[in-house]
Amino acid sequence: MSKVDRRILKSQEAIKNAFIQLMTQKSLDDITIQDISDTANVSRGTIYLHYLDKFDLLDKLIEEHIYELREICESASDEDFRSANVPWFEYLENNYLFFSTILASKGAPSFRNQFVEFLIEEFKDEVDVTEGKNHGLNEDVILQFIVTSYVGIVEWWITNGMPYPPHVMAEQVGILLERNL
Amino acid sequence: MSKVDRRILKSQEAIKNAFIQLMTQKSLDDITIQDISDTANVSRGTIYLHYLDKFDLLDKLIEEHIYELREICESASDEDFRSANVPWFEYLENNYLFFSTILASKGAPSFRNQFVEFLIEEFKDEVDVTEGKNHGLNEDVILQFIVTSYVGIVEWWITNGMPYPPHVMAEQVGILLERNL
DNA sequence: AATGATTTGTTTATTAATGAACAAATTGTG
DNA sequence: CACAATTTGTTCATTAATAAACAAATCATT
Repeated sequence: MSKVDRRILKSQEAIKNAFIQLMTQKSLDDITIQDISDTANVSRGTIYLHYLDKFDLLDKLIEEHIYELREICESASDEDFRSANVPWFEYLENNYLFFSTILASKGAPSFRNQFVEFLIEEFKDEVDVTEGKNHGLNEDVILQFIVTSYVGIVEWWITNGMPYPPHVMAEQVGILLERNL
Repeated sequence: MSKVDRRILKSQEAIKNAFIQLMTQKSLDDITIQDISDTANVSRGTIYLHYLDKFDLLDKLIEEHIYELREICESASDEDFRSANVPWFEYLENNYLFFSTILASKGAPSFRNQFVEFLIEEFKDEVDVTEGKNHGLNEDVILQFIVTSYVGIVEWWITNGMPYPPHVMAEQVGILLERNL
């Protein structure tokens, strides 16, 4: 793992922060590369050095968060759902600005898709149709059921301003997961 | 006026902010260049690209604030002392972190000297010993009297946590100045 | 549809920042 | 004092960021 030049990290950090900030102010369509370079205090060309266009930037932004969530999942894979969910919702809470903005923006479908895809991967190994409560049921159906409800709950929680604290959400969702897996 | 590369401004900004932040945490003697480069997130060599050493950095930092104060003076030179003083104390208030830190640090004497020198320049033309209330008095004595008291008041105001708002200080000091000039 | 302005994406030469290495100076501890 | 560790200040080759210019595409407005 060769270490990265700090200039790269600083530029990308500035660009991403500027982009999120702009997303809270105007629609994705109205954000220009010039806007981003202005608020990031970075040369316009620098943005093209790291991203193809603003959609690529948005994708990479989403990808990074998905990556972080995956990391969290892996480091808590041996706990029960209720406690494993806590760092999950805490991460969402810590990055509330990003998630609420992305869900309210035109980037929402893109985010939703990546989110669903990620969750399917994560839950795939948890489904057991050979024995237990789900014996005889269809694997894909259960998977889709779980993932869709999970995404729905997260979307609801975020767009409604996080009406309950993370640990309550973790508890509630944990119970629902255990009931169905 | 050739415009400056934004990289220069960004680096210097990061370095100066890191330095001020470190000054609030430890003594000037205990601050290393490595400390500064770490908290500024800048290569150690970059600091030497802009400053000779930490004392030079401190000097330049002071110099810049003196320069700003001089600008304020010039843009308000035709008003009476009471109103001309307002932006003065407001500037001190806005940069409270810097001024309080510098006055509490080992850099205080250096700051005080530059401050005195600057004030002498500013008040030099205001003293009139040919007529009026100061007729017959010694110019240097009056100048020293005014400047010393001004510095003393500012030091007191800053180190005591700005017990009165800027406009009150401006009013009070304005009256005292008009009484003596 | 015409046209004028903005935005895009790319290229260019130049410059600042980087990390590493290094010897010298300074510091702190036994 | 001695000696180890840290800090300093400098050098170097490499790399990322920069501003400017440009044609092409997109956008508004008439």
